[in-house]
Amino acid sequence: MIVLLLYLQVMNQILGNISINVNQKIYLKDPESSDLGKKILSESINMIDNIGFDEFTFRKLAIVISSTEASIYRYFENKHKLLLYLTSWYWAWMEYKLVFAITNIDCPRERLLRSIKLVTEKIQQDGNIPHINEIKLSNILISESAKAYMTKSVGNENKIGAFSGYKKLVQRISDLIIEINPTYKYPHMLVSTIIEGSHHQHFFSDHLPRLTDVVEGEDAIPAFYTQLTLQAIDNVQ
Amino acid sequence: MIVLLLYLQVMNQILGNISINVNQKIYLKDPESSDLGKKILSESINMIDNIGFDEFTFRKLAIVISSTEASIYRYFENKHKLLLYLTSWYWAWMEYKLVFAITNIDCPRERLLRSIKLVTEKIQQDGNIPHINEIKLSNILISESAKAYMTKSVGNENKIGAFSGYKKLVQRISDLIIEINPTYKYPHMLVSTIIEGSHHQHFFSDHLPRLTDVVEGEDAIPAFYTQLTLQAIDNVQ
DNA sequence: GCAAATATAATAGTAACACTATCATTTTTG
DNA sequence: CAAAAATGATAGTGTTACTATTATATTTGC
Repeated sequence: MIVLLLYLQVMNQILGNISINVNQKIYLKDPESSDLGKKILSESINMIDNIGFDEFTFRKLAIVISSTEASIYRYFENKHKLLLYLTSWYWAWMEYKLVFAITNIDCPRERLLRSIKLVTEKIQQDGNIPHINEIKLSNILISESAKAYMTKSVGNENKIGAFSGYKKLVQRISDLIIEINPTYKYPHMLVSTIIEGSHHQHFFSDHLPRLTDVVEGEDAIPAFYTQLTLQAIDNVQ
Repeated sequence: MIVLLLYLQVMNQILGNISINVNQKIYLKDPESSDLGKKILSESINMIDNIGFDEFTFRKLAIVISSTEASIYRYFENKHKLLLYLTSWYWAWMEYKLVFAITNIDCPRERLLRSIKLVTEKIQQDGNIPHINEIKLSNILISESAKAYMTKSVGNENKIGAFSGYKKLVQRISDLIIEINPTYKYPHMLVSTIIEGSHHQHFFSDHLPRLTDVVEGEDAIPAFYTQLTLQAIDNVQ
């Protein structure tokens, strides 16, 4: 427990000096560059977490940050682009956490295990980036991220690099798998199945429990995906 | 090949005499009960497949079926309920296909393999229900089904039974798993991971191929999930 | 075959949403 | 302190998501 707290403190201190970079083509004006921009980020995270992305509007957001719709539109073309920003931020942040979690770990299997744990377990601890609540942001990823990429505009948004953070993370973990088993045929499928799947399972455990096997007090979701992964890569047929 | 065609003919003949039942609480008036209702179903499937659910509106639908918004509202409260109807219909149809596919197959493992194949492979063949194009409907399930249940109203809709078809299908396949390995801890998680995962992989292979490992001409998606399942249930630790 | 019941069409209207435009005011910067 | 940039205030347009009303078909029971 003390080790965990120390680790989080170290993380937070380092995070205090770094910043997560999001593809410039997603926004009109960098929200990290001003107080208003940061308020847009922090309050949109609160609001989307509270009322859901469908009910969220720039008008409602303008009221709670005591600003105007027109001002918000100077940062983001529309609410969909704002969601893309939040998801990109999240994946860049996860990649950072991943690199941090496996640095100096020599054993490839241990590196993979730590990676799976990181992407499948629920975010419980907020970092120290004042305008981003990572717990709420991770809830948004669980409930709303499909709305970010399951659109007819996915091709155009992919072209401007809106999903590169997600793809980089998948690639990193796929590389770990290939390091352990160079003959494994489906590393990307396995990793994207784990990431998307664990989001679904978190959602199901809260709202459609018949679709899951989550037991109170157990870490069933990371345990299930860890087991699945090890069985997949250890048994080459 | 001839066996496949015969099978499909038999299927279609039987489907000609049955009808898929959708929970009555999802609609205001049964769309199967009138010509207008059937037109609403068939054209909404075409339109959602074409322009996506976000761009789809009752006004646009009214124009192409030469009717009015008000008339459509007599069948469905709103477009979200229509999407729930289509997804419920799909899961009921899949359950029917599942029962048909494993009837008279004695070997439990073979029953499971056929089930996995059914839920993970792409629908290629349209049935003979004139107002439902199953290929287009399955595309809608792939691209839009998350919008049906990842909402703030999921709890209420779950109460009225809007997802019971999906849950029944998951339960059926979970039962097959438990029949083969009664000690397996995560049957529901495994099945919902397979179903949601294969939808994602079909979408990714078309739009975000870096997240998958689909190879032209190979049935990578069913192969991957079949392998994953067998490894999961055969290796009890 | 006709009256009654029901379904659909036609039309209109409201509140909210998704923006865009313009201009005034405040804040920042050189 | 002047110029530039950011923000606020206000207004306006077209669309969406409905609801209401009344007229016209169509179906059904007798």
